[in-house]
Order: sequence, then structure tokens, then C-alpha cells
Amino acid sequence: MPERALPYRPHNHDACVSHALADARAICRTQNARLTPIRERVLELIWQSHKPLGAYDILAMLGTEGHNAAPPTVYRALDFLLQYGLVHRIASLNAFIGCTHAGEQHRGTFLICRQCSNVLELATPEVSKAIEQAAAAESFRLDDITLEVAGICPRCQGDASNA
Amino acid sequence: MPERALPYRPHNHDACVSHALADARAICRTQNARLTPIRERVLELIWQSHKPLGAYDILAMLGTEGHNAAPPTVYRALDFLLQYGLVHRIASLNAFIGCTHAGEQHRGTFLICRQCSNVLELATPEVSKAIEQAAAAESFRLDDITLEVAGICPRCQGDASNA
DNA sequence: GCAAAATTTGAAACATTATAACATTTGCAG
DNA sequence: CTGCAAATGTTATAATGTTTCAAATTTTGC
Ligand SMILES: [Zn+2]
Ligand SMILES: [Zn+2]
Ligand SMILES: [Zn+2]
Ligand SMILES: [Zn+2]
Repeated sequence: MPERALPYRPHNHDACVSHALADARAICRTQNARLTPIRERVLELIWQSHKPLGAYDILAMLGTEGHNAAPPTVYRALDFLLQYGLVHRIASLNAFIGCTHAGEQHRGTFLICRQCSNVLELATPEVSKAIEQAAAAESFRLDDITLEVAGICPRCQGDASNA
Repeated sequence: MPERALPYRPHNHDACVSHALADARAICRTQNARLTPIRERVLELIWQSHKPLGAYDILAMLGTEGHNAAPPTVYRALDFLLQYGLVHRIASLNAFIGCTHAGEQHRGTFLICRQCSNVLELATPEVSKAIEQAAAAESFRLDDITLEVAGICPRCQGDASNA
């Protein structure tokens, strides 16, 4: 059995964060996009864990660190991060999560644990292919896919104690 | 080339509606569920077209016909219809659409036209299979799939005039 | 039939998520 | 500098969804 994916095992999460930030800086540099302090801070907050964060959660976190922001501040930062593929929006949760494939051309599949909330993003070409074929069979021109899978992650399946 | 799916061609939509209502009555009868007047009316309103309807759209429609309902009335009816698989929620639109496979065991794939808003629901076993395999590969226990495809439907592709 | 229990509906308030509109500041080019 | 565009601040408001408790209706056991 292959090693479990990062969200499902203990790991040095600081490395996740710094990797994500480094990627973001690189991507913005090559695209001449401005990763301003607010935008970077929002991205960093989103990456505090592998659980998706609501816009108002982010707002509250900014609040506790003295930056008294209003909703548009956060939504604008999120729009920017979405635009450059640095975060994804989870429609079924109205929440946002850091993209683990930033820069790569991909369509994300999100495995969302109902118990611990951790989200694993998969890049699944076979799934995308199947969806593209299904759309093509109806002569539908596909622009975008929202694919969110709810269930129980391997770690929570193991837990007898449903804390 | 096979005939286009219903939402993409002129058709007798009254037949869609009466079919859906008949199915709903049958399903509720066999499940000992009460398809009360409000619930049936909400289902009928949702089926007025193949475009998804927001909860507050439904609320407004009920309002114009004299039934002055409050939000919980609509949401409760929708919860009931969702529970018995008579409608689906489109997470990416915060809207609801009648299920075209009510009673059948299925996981819906929704093709959503960005231009005309019409939605086609597909039952795509190959896609479901691929998703189930991807989840299984991560030892993730799959409970539910949200699969929504945004794009342009064949009819709108044909339109030169983007009305 | 009839009373108790369960389900459904009504109504008001509230919570959460997201956007509109306009003023101000900041970064940058000429 | 100066002027323009992009980004941020600020206030208000829109859109979506839930909680709570009371009243009405339907079902069930007798
Ligand atoms: Zn991590
Ligand atoms: Zn991604
Ligand atoms: Zn129809
Ligand atoms: Zn369906």
C-alpha cells in the first residue's frame, strides 16, 4: 500500500506552507501579478491547515492580528488568488483551500472528510477524461468542472473514538 | 448523431412536468412520504423549466400566487424533495433543479449552460466509476459526489446571436 | 369517534455569505 | 514631480440559509 497522502498523516506542515508561498511568489512574478501583503497573508492563513476556510473565518483571523478588514478586502484577495490558481473554492462548503497543484494545468477533484474536514486535492486525468467524454457525447462545450467528493478520510475511518 | 437531449431542443415541456409529478406521487406513495400541497407546488414550480431555481425565486413565485410564505417554508419543502431524490441542489449556483432520474439509483452529473442556464442531468456510470476508483486509491470512503460542469450547451453554441 | 402523539406549517428573528458603490491610498510611467 | 491605473478602505446592502417557538394538521392507538 502506498504511503498516505499528506493531509492524512502527521507531517511537517510548515513545509507545506513555505512551499505554497514560494510557488505563489514564483507564479506571480512570471505573470507580472502583484502578490501584495494582504493577498499573501490571506494565502498564508488559508494554508494554516488542510481544512477549507470560510471568507469570514479569514476575516476574523485578520481581525485578531490587528488588521481590521471588511469583507470586500478578503473577497478581493480571494478573487485574486482564485484567478491565479493559488486557491480553490469549495462550492459545497462556501469555503476556500490552498491549491496543491498551483502552476500545473489541472482540474481538481476534492476529497472532503465529513468528520475532520481535511481536504485532499487530486489531479485525476482519468476522471477528467470521463467527464469530458460525457460532455462531448451531449455536444456540450465544457469550460469548468466542480467535483467535490464528501466522505470519510482514512484517518477518521481508523478512529474508533469519533471525537 | 443521436437526437439532442430534451433541454436542448423544443419539446412538450408540459409532459416533463406531468411525468415528474406522477413519478413523485408514486415514489412518495411507496415510501409512505407525504407529498403535501406545498411540497408538490414547490416541485411543480421547480419543474417549470430546465433551469435551476433559487430558493428565493420559489419564494417569490409562491408570493405572486397569494401564498405568503417565509423562507423556512421553502427550505423545508426543498429538504423534503432532496431527501426523496425528487430534486437536486446545484452547489455552484445555490439553486435547485428537478431530478430526471427520480427513483433510479444514480449519481447525477450536471451540465450547466453559462448562457441559457439550462441544465442537463446525466447518469454516467463510467464517470462515477472513475471517481470511486480515485477515492478508493486514497482509502477515502466515498459518501456523496457533487459534479457540476459549466460550459455552453449545443443550442447556445449554434446561436450566432448571443442574445 | 377521540385523545394523545407526531408531523407539518406559520411566523419572526437572526446568521452567514457575498456584492455594490464610492472614497482614498499606493505604485509606477513618463 | 505629475498623472494614471491598480489596490485598498469604508459603508451599506443584497442574497442565501437557519433557529426558535407557536399553531395547525395528520396519524395512531384505543
Ligand atoms: Zn500540510
Ligand atoms: Zn488545484
Ligand atoms: Zn422539458
Ligand atoms: Zn437526479
